[in-house]
Amino acid sequence: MTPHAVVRAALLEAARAIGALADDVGFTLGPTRDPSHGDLATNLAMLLARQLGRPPRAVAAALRDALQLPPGFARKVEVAGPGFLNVFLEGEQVAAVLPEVLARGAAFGRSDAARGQRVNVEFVSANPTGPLHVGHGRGAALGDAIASLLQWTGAEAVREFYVNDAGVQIDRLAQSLWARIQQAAGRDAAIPEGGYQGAYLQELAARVLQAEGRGFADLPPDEGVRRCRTIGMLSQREEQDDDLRAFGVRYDVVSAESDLYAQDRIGPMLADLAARGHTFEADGALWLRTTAFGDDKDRVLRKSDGTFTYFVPDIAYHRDKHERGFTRAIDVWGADHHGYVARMRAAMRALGYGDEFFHAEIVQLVRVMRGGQEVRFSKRSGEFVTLRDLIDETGVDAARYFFLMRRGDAQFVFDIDLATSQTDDNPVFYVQMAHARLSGIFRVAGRAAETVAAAGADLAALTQPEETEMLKQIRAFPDVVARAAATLEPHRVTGFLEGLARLVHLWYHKYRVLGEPEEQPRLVLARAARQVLANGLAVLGIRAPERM
RNA sequence: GCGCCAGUAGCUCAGCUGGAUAGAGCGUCGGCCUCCGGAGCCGAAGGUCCCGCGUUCGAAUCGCGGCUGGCGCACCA
Repeated sequence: MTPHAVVRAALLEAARAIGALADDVGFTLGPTRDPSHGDLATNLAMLLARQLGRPPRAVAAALRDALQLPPGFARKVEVAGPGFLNVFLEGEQVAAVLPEVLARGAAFGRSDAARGQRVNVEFVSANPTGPLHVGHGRGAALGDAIASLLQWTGAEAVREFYVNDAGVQIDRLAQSLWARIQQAAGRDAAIPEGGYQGAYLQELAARVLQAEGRGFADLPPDEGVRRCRTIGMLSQREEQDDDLRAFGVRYDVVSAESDLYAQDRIGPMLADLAARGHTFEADGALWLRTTAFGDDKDRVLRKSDGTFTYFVPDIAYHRDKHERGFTRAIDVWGADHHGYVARMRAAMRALGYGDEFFHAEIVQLVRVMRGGQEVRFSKRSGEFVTLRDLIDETGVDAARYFFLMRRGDAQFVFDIDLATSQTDDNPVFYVQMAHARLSGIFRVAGRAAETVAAAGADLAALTQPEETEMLKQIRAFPDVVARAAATLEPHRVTGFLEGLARLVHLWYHKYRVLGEPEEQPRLVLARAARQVLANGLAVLGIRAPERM
């Protein structure tokens, strides 16, 4: 039982003793920011003040008097501020987290807060028409980390990529590639309106001619474009997969829009909506009455020319996720798609799904800075900075960390100079260095960290303020992970890691471990802090190096 | 015009299911420095939390109104 659980139970008991009901007031009991406020603080008295009709501080004093904690558990309990109750634990209680960290090792921080959830996390899902850009990288880092966080809290999470391989964008890719092949064969040909201008198609055109022979350019245009469709799409998919692999992302499932047609997922979906009475015909088109479910205007499903809008396969795809048994479908979308959220949510409601099922996580665009200047163009893509360019320049760890250290819905400036800097200004370096530094202690000691045991070490000797703070920070890790998972906000973990790394660096500079009287307990602390740094980085898919 | 998101230190941003004196890094200023691995360490200054009204014992946090910025408002994808 953690100190937190002991105090919580004692508070509930004390509330009953003074004639109050504390079970439903939602009081907080947590670590304090200021050490002078003790180790654990609760706002319970202030919440009970109204119920009891007494001033908060009087309630707090009554609670304190009624509070029964085990002997030797707390140094003191005091009433503070407007009515907080601050608990000062005995040193061995504060240090009690250390044996727990050592015992659980790489699993410390895992919980079952989200057990039972089956979550589909769909991210990147770029059209197979060109290289991935930095915005996709941000979506990839975020989607991957969200899936990981959910798994750390006991949920089942599937990472999924959706390929739009049936729309007009693919036609444009095919026509653009065909035009590049014609150009490569020395003929006049223009990239069609709305086509893809990037240099990558010139390179691909040259490769195609090399592989298929010069005669490929002499094919009848119909057949040439048809073959370019397949060739272009497959090659772009392959490149995207390579980039994502290089970025450390592993997908469990890749779904294709074309399969929705091939496997007849469209008709039954439309029949379902019609049976529920949410579709209607007007102006020669078939509409979905999304306004009945919170959208601004009704949306067309089948255009008057008989073809479907993009909305139709998308609804069918999400219905498919539901039928595959997922309890939640989280989509990571670029900000340019945020106007699409309301109608998709409306469609999910129209299908009778609860609002907990569908969630769109919007990722704002990324700007890239280098040398104080915005980097706008990539040689390869012709228009944007590619994910590959970024990885080549900063490395995977820095790129992932930077994408994750800000909320997804905040605009973000990626500073390449900072990300590649080997100094403490660089948060990735700072956090990884903390891990490497602690590893260095064991290296110098000539023993593996895993051989350091808590048993027999006098953990109550860890009394320095920095040590107490480290213990509190380590204790908080499982809650940080759970909160980050619940809110889908990985940046809470980077913030936590920077806080712990800062304490580690402060402690390391101020105290020695080896050869000191406190060597044993400090080795235990170092091992635990190192473990928690490694676990936090693991959640985010970032390496924890032994040395820098 | 309507909708979504954001507005916190000079800069980049945390903090937002309401809690104590609003935090971090960078930058600035001052001091220190050969230590288990670093261009390192210590300290200081710096804020109308966009504005106003409201709810509350208590508001950066919740509600309403306004201002500013980004994005979106197709029988496009």
